[in-house]
Amino acid sequence: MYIYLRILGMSTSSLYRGSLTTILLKLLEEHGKMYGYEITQKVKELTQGDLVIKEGALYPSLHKLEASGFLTVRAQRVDNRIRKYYEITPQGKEEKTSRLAELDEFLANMQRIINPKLSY
Amino acid sequence: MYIYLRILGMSTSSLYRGSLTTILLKLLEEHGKMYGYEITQKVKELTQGDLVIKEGALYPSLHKLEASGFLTVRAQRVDNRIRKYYEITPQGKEEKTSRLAELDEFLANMQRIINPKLSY
DNA sequence: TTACATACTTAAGAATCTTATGTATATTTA
DNA sequence: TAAATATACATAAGATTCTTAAGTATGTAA
Repeated sequence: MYIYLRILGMSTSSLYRGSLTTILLKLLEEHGKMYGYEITQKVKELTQGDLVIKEGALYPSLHKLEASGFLTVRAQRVDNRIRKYYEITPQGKEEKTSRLAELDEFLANMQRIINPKLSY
Repeated sequence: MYIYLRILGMSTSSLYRGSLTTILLKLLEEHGKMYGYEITQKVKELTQGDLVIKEGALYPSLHKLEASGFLTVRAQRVDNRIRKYYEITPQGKEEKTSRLAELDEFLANMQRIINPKLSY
């Protein structure tokens, strides 16, 4: 019998809703090809364990991005296990750019609401 | 027959998902009592029309915050129309503080992912 | 008098996530 | 060596949070 203690955070926040696609496109543009599990570990590392991407969100997202033409996939056997390496397409890079612009807009708007003193 | 042209933005982004509660609590703490319609106009003004809070999202959210004890409500007739003024409670202020902390964490984490050069 | 603005409500459906379950192999630990 | 954990992917069921849409009602401007 195991009891897990959640000391802090662990993406309890619903603010991450809608940001996964942006994160995936940006990571894949930054790091070249990556596979799903690798992405979860990279995000955990970058956020010091604060943001944990669940498989139930990750894999359907990757499939959708691929179906949209934003990613290509290539299966590869490593250590007798299958990895699916994803790579961003030119279309995906365009999408990434517009997603990042949306993120900037979102941040600016939140600042305007939360911190109206500094009129961004 | 009318055709509406959406020139730019209008919160097409799914990034706002999950941020409404934070926005409501912050605005009500900042401006004292406000009513629903007033909130939509205030947000539109602060974001220069970029973020439009829909009634279908706003009113259920206000009801939920009230049911949670974060807001109190008082109906008032003005110009022969009903307005429901909402006010933040001490509990609501606590919730606001923790929501803003979550927002800060979210922003920091997004920076770590999007802009890993600057290790925040 | 028709449209638009103000003001609130709520149901149906969509999008995006969590939880849970399943499959399979490799490695570490008790 | 058996059990637990880590690696690696998939997907269905349910939850949350939103959009769309329809409804009610009054006031004002075109």
